[in-house]
Amino acid sequence: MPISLGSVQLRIMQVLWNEGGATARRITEVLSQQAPIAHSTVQTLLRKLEAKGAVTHDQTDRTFTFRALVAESDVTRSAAQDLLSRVFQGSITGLMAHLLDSEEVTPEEMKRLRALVEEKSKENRP
Amino acid sequence: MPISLGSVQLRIMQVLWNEGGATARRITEVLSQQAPIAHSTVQTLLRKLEAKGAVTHDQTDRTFTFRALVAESDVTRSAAQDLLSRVFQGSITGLMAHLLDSEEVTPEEMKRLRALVEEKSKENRP
DNA sequence: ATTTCAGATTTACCGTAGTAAACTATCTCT
DNA sequence: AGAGATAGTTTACTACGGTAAATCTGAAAT
Repeated sequence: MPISLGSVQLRIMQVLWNEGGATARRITEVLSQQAPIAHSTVQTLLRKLEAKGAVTHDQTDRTFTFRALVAESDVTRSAAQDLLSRVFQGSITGLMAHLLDSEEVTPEEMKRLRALVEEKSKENRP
Repeated sequence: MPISLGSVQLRIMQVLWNEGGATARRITEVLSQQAPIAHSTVQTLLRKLEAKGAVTHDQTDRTFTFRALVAESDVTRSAAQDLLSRVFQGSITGLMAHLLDSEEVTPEEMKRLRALVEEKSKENRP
């Protein structure tokens, strides 16, 4: 069962992935930098994340420190696969075409991307 | 406001995009090929889609024929952008790396993809 | 004409995400 | 000891997606 996260849940997870572990308070602070969010909202979502096995917590004194139980790569991979299959019927090229058309892609990014594709290209047929 | 669709709603839209227009009955038939779905479910979702301006319908006799009001490219583009920004912080390379790692990519697909990237690469810096 | 069929509409759930106030317990500072 | 801050818990509500039965309504068939 592919763990699926809402958008705020994802942002909470991203804080945990970045920082290794964090208190609810810390997460509230980080998320509030983008848009204000009530501390109790963060706590509620942490509870829900814990209920579905995405995070756990250790306790010191009265404070919980949460950490991720699922790997970032698992979540991002399944999100990407989901989009690919649902929206683009599995066509990576189709997905890429859309992105390259609609996003501003810096020359740097373009270079990295080309290198990546070349790399993988060789890999499959050495 | 970027029109956002649920997964079944998207599949309904895909039928409309493919066929230009379709009755609820027709949509039920197509969707049921993958997994059974009640006709009334399809009708409910068509209603919700119409409520948010994604589709409209013409009537002949007692039967509605629905057609899409939003373009496939708009929906797919915004879905791709959404994933890119939310999950991959805008890094197309990051997204691609995940896909190329986790998906089985046929040599054909790889070739098309390479061609696409080369093309775009030149385009930006002729 | 009465039944049956096939549309569409109404009504009703459930689950999940997000939102957050209200409440309880504890700790700390004066 | 009392006041205030802080942590976590309970409770509550909204919105949306999905699910589908029940119902209404007009057309077709016998």
